[in-house]
Amino acid sequence: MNDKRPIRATSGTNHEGTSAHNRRVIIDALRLNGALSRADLARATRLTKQTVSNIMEELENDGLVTSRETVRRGRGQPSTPYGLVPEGAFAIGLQIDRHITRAIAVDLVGNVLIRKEANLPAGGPVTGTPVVLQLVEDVRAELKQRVAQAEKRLVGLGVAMPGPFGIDQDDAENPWMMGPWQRFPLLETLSAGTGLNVTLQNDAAACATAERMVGAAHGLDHAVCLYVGYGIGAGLILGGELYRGARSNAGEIGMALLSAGGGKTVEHSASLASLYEHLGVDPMAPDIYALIDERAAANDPDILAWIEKAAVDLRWSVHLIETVFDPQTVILCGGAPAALATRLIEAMQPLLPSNADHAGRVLPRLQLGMTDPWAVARGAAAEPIGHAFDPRFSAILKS
Amino acid sequence: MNDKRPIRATSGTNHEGTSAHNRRVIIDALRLNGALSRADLARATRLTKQTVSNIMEELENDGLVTSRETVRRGRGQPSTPYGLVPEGAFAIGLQIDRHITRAIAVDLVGNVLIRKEANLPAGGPVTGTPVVLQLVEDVRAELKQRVAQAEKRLVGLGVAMPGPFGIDQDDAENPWMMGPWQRFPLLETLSAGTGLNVTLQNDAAACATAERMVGAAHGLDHAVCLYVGYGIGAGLILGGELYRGARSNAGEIGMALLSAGGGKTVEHSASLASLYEHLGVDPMAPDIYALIDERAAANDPDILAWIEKAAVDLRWSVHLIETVFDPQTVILCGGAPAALATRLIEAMQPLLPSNADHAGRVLPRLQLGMTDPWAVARGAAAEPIGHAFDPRFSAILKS
DNA sequence: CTTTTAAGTCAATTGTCTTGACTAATTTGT
DNA sequence: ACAAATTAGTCAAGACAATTGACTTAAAAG
Repeated sequence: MNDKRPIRATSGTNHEGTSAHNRRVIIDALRLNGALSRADLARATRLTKQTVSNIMEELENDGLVTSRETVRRGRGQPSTPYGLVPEGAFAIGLQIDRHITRAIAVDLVGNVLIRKEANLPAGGPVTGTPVVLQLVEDVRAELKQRVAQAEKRLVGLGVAMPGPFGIDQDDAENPWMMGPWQRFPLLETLSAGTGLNVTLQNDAAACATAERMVGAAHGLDHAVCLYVGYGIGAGLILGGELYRGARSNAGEIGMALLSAGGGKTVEHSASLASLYEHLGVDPMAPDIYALIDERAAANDPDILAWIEKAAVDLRWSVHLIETVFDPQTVILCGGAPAALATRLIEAMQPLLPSNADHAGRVLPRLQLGMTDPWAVARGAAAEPIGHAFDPRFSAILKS
Repeated sequence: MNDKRPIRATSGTNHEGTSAHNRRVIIDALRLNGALSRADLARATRLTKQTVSNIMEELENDGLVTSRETVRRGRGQPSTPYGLVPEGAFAIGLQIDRHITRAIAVDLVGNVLIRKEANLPAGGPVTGTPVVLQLVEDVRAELKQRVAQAEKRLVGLGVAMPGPFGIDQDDAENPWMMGPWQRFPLLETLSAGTGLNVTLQNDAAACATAERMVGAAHGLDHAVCLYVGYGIGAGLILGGELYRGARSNAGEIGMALLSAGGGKTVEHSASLASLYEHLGVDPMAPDIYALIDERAAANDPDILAWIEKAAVDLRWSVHLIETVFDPQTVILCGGAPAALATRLIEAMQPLLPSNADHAGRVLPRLQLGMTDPWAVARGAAAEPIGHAFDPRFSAILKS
């Protein structure tokens, strides 16, 4: 009789949901198209001139947009374009990797204002958390000093680290596995330690977030970022939003077995970890990025040999991504040095045939995205900005 | 000066968008939980009692819900549950396959009312379209005859056929490829021929739509249907909605090469096409479904041999799906006879290790979904219903 | 210099959800 | 038996945000 099964339902919405959505739509349009007049915005968003005017006034009061020079476009009253104010919002991005952590501050339009990094001591989160918290505080302090209003316009802290999350692993001994961090209540700890909204994603997802906000995926609804870093992963932009999966582990393509037998994965042959091993260099060397970049640029034969083998598996990865996700484009990105990434893309040509091969393509099947050690941190920082300002279904719902 | 670049933006919303969303949320809650009282609905959707009352009155007037027996649940006034009226809406589903076409009529809650099928003549859409149109008209006529109000409550025609779509293929000679149909302007032709809203999806997506509406994926936000039919595919429920990809070809896992070399795909070993070839039976035999079902149920050694080989590749497919999509569960479904599907699932145990293997799972990693020749048609029919009544981002947008 | 066209504002209106007070029906406790 | 507590549901007024149509402003075209 006492029927206490929980009732499952989507949340309803109300006027505030409507209004919030329309604000986001306008901010998104300005980010995507640059400065636009109220009339342009009204046409693009299908809202009335009056509604747009009201929202623009609000946004201007909130310091998120400003007017620009009026422009004359033929007959009729000249229009006044409005553009986003970079200082309208800030976010901090944090990357936690095996032996290093990086923090970054970005503004509303994705400009990077501050970069700081620190070495992570061995010992996992117990010894690492204080270092990480201090790094975030350093960035925050400098931001506060440089922009008076920054503190109250700080929308959150985005964290990125290698996945997968929530899987029971038997890796306590291997310093290159992140298991202790992945099992640690990082969100809660950082949230308590900073008082900020904290979100967590894996490094491939972070790269995809960055590419969507300011990179090759800007304005695309369907794009996959093939992330080549210490591991391999895919960041998924599906239907205009980052897709996380049920437990934030979607896109872990580097862990996919190449076939039913064997037990090999793409990570075995195409990750930077495999490159370091192939070259016999120490992954912890502080100048490793520059070193690899130089040797790749100089067409070092050892590197070329690795590239040949890696390209085979990466070519298959692109084929798989295209077959399974049907994206508009695939973007190669991550912590690989630019020279290496460029050569990888060259070596991957010609790509394997796939459904992506059709008449009427406008975007290349594979293109180069951000390849720098800070790409993941940038993406981590982009997440809170996108969360606060991008149009999304969940943003219209109540509570 | 004449700056005519198109402006890209998401559409805004208004009061009607709000109202439409809330209606959908309520209908969805009733489908998901069965009959609920106004007070229950208000709690579940976070709307106020009054708002729910207003919407319920509207829905009752529209003939979409009716009140049920009042129930006493402890202290307080007894509540009056409201449930969906099956006759509140109807849709027709159409499956087009190599040599057969099936049409089906369903109601708002997914009951199948009418089933009809016809053989498709060789010659592709030129000779096939009249047959298909006639079949749809037959179903429509019978529906009209059985339910007086059906015609004006018919929300659309959903079509499913094998993908991929829009790819240039060189297959004119092979009667088992659907190229001519896939290149034909089917949507436009059927829309003109019936006057209905027509949508198109591939057969795996259709199965996923059916599983989500009335099957194993009911109420799940992240589920992948591994479709085993004449071909192999995956229907993707991602973030609560069917995911189609940029060109409706997402999930074509059967076309994924098993590795960079070789050129083999899962379809080569695990599709019903491969089974028919293995057994040396004619795929066009009218009783093939019953035949395979019987032989599988009797543990025919030829069938068991095929199952052993197919299970290897399907096991890998499940591993890949779990690694790449991170779903709550994987559902095996499609046109495979029940006895065969059951044995396949058994033969696939134990599954390959993957990220889906973690403490605290509630759903099985792999489960059996709909396996009957009508599953695709059911899914095709479910699409227009879902389009008309499910809460979705695009439903709140203007125009 | 009048007409046409487009940007943008003003004031009144409309549609939808919210609020707070109310009624109705049932169980619990004395 | 009866008052108190609790829950379902309604009523009527109010609040909020988008809409409408008339108006003002400013430029180009004829």
